[in-house]
Amino acid sequence: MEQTYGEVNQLGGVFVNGRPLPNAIRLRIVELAQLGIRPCDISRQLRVSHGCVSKILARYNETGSILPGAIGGSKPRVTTPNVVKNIREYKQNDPGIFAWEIRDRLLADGVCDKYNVPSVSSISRILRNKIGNLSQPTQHESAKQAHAQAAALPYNHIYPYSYPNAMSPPGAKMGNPHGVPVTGGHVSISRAWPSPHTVSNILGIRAFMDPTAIAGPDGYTPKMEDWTSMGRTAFPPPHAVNGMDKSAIDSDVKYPQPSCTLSSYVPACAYSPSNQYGVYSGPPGGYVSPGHHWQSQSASLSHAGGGGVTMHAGEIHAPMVFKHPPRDEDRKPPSPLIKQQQQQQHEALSSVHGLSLSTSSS
DNA sequence: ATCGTAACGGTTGAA
DNA sequence: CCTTCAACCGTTACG
Repeated sequence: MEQTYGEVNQLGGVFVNGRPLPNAIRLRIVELAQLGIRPCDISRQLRVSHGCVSKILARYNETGSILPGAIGGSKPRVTTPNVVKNIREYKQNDPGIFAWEIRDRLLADGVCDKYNVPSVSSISRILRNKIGNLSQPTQHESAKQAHAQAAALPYNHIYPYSYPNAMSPPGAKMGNPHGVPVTGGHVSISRAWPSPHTVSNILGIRAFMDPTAIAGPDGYTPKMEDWTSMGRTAFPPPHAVNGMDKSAIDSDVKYPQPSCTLSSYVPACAYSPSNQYGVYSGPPGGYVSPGHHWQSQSASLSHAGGGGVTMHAGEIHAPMVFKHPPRDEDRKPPSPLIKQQQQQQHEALSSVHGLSLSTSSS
């Protein structure tokens, strides 16, 4: 569990096998790319394998998000509140009903289709765990209903980030402290399968933005430590070497998630369906990969209300920013809006991070 | 020299 | 609880 600190790659960079690169680095990669620095140079500067740089940039271009995908977990949950509700009903109407019969009914009633119908074992578990004794169903009913929305949406929340801080999707694990009901945030919440319920948004955002939660409530921190220490060792302060200033990184690493830079960037992936900016009318099919679209989607959501987030580093509002090579090989459909934002971000970025880099270091 | 990507060993978390 | 399994990760190596 502990000391997984990090390994050193061929470039001398530190990484934790199996874990995503700190957001600070991811962000940096995108920033540098936007400044027109070539991937190979970025790779060298940040000491991140070019494969990784390539991947991150590719994903960024596609989804607009610098965030890693959702690690772990299972496929889109099948036991949605609605399904559970139906199962409960079936059970109530016929206490002796078998799980397989319930399954059939779910299909028959169109509650599920063959692709998302829960397995018999899942149904059994649901019966056992979520429904349990039907003796006093009504009692729970309402509560559950509401609860279900929140609780049954583990996918929403900030799930996407498997980062320590972003962590604890269901809020159950860490119990986000009474925390600040943070409201706005840039977070991409959700994998929003069933639907991006507000509740989840809130939860997600909260966990996400709440420093307390991030800081790791008591007891929990192993991961954080990993990241922290990793970040430290990983980027020994060759100060300007990489054109990044240590403090920025430092903080970023500590609070990979929300804290600052990132939060501003995260929303970057805010185009997509719910895109209220009309910033990018990107092809919905562009980020088809189920693993991604949720990210972007939610991001925009949060960003909308996230105006209030304060970032020590300065604010960068850029709902969507695509690679914007300082040159002119525009790859993305330029939109005045985008441009403007990009510009903004650009300025912000450069000033914020003091990205003064010599295009190549070696 | 670059860059895209498959293979690989790893972690995570819902079921 | 514990196990499975599929999702993702970053590095490495190859083309």
